[in-house]
Amino acid sequence: MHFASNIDSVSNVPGRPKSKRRSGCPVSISLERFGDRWSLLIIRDLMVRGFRTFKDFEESGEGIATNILTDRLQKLEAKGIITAEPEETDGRRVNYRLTEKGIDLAPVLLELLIWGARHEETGAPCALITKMEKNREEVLAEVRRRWRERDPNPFLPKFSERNSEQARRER
Amino acid sequence: MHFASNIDSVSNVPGRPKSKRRSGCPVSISLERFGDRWSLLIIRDLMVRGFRTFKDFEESGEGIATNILTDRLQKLEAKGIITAEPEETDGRRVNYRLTEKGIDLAPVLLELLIWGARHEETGAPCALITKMEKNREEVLAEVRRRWRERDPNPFLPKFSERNSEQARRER
DNA sequence: AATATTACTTGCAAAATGCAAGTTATTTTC
DNA sequence: GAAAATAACTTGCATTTTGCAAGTAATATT
Repeated sequence: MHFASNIDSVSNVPGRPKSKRRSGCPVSISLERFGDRWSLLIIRDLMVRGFRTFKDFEESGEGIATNILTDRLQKLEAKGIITAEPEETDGRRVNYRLTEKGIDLAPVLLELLIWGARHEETGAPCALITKMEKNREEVLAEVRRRWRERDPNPFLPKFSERNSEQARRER
Repeated sequence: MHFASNIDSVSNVPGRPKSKRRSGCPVSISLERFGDRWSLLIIRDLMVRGFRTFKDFEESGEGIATNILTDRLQKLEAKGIITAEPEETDGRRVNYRLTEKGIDLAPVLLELLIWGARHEETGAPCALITKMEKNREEVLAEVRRRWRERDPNPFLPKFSERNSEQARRER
């Protein structure tokens, strides 16, 4: 299984406008869409934490600045990754939700979760991660079902700073 | 399948030192490791483009600044994601290589590739992406085999700006 | 009508990124 | 052996991004 064709000639492009895409690689393009400091975390919280409103993010304790949060929500909406709907019964509030394009990021987030839990010290219980690793399809199906049915309950908790089991194992 | 326990109480931490981790979530922690603008692209290029040296990155045409490239390579080494070895026959050169921890990011990059190709206009041929989607395990096994055997040939090409097939389909 | 809530906006500071020239160590060329 | 070239950086400064903290406008509650 070999996918590489002849390598394109090297082409530095000095002074190229910043808005122009640097490459046609899907990884680059994906990271252009949500590779900044906060976007994937916002997507995660919409996906698995049950977040819906600006205040949910603001009070999550993760420390995002409100001007940045506003900016990111607007950009994610502009890219079709989330929607923003005014709440019918309270005109002050906006309800944010992942689109089909947004929920399709579930596999990326699942792999980041698994990598992080496997290679770094985290607050995620090992049993939980092992179960998710062994049941990727089911996890993704469940995440998608909850999204489709607008289940407001969080699928994953906010993990605390340090997993004491993992801390003990480290010694 | 429901993983959420009781949500931890909201805890804003004003004035918390920046070096402190914001949460114990593996996704957050992963992004702390390589969530900046360039790190995942460097990992991708080591993984599937056959890159080994500083010059490979510098001449890739992607536009990374040399001070940033130096900084990222050093940080990725410090985090155990890559190694940097002087070349035995030429003391000027350093050979960079993914570690076990680094190659374990292959699933993340594969999912990013698939998402990007599915949802954005890219230079990746549809047939290629479809094949990769249908054969995730084989693709990952092949990427890992090439890494283990230090195969210098690129596994994926540098995709050009726009896939004409995709452009035609867009009309 | 006063107060509180929600989602922002604003001006400015701090941090991160990038440019382009320069440096150091090493190899190649003559 | 000296000069030139190469490889991987370093440096000073400019630009961009992120973040702080106070403020604003619309809307709901009391």
